[in-house]
Amino acid sequence: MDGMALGKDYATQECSIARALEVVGERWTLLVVRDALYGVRRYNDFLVHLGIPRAVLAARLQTLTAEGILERRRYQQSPPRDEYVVTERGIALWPTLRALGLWGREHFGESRLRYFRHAVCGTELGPYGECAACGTVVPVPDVVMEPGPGLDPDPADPVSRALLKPKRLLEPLETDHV
Amino acid sequence: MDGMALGKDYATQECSIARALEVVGERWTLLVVRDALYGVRRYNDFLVHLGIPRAVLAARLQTLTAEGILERRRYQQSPPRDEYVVTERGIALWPTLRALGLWGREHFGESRLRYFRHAVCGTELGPYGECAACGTVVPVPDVVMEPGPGLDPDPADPVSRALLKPKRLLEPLETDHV
DNA sequence: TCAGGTGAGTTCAATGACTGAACCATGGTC
DNA sequence: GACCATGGTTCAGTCATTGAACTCACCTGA
Repeated sequence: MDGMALGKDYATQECSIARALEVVGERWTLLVVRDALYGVRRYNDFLVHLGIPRAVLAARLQTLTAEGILERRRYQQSPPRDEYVVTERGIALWPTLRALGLWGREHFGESRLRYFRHAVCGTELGPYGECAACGTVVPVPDVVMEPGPGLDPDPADPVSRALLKPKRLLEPLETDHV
Repeated sequence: MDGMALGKDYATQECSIARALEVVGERWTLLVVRDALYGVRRYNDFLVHLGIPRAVLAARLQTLTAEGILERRRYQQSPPRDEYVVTERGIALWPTLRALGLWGREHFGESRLRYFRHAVCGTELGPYGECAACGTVVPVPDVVMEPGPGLDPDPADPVSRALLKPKRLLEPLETDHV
């Protein structure tokens, strides 16, 4: 509709945080990015996993693609189908999402929902995504996510079910679409 | 109006990130917290610095106080005046804001707007808020914020002007309210 | 051939949130 | 008593979000 970020700009702010929030600060946006990092790639998977209205999902995927956070690409020709894959710019949001999740857990969470570990050594990630054992910041593809005790062991939607298996971040989700 | 987080809940999500976003995910909320960390405490200072509608500011201060992120307290009796001071729970959002700001700067910023340094040694903070020289994560009260070259050197509102002086985070802002 | 299904959307009316401007209430100050 | 500062509330208009229904292209099995 307009040249800029949706009319959702924080006009007077000279601030990188405000700039960032113009891009990813709208409702649902960061949850879409989170799912993309978890390996969700397809419209329908985002839809059922997030419980987001279709129109909003379409709009968010548009914006995120336009901002270079997701990349749309064809994964089959016969019935033409596209998927949305997270880019470097999207992967760079991992520390933000990690920090936000940690804050949410520490201040509002009852029980552990997920564990994040260093794939190489199995050590649980520290607050900044580092591995205490290896002494390095763990690259996103080397993070393994596994379910914690607080997670519903038998969720309704197939995406949540697929996310019960331990898996690496970014690794595409294996749902049973047919 | 209701018992929970404003009707802005992400109903089906079992996720600390979603939980966090229910609390601080609304428009303006994280910018209010940012300002609070920068030392802004008074209704009018938030108002002029953010350019936020009064009604929205009032609502956000309400919610943030209810969620324990800000604390309202009387700072003078004669004409009774309250200020909103950031709590531990609010201070705990610093890593999130730091990560978000860094992402915004690296992917959308043209020039440096602010520098954050370790007050003790003057070293610029690393990506996770750590001091490379001292080898520690810098506690929020020991972070000094100074203006960078990209910042407008003569802003219109008094709050932005007060934020041009190097100052520690959390340290209350000294504006010239008379 | 045709009925039905799937994936990925668009359209639309209803509801809710945000915006800006105007108004109100205290408690000073001159 | 008139005026100002601070910290709000109210309100009408606009914009965003929702959920349900609809579209469209392409398959698949009978």
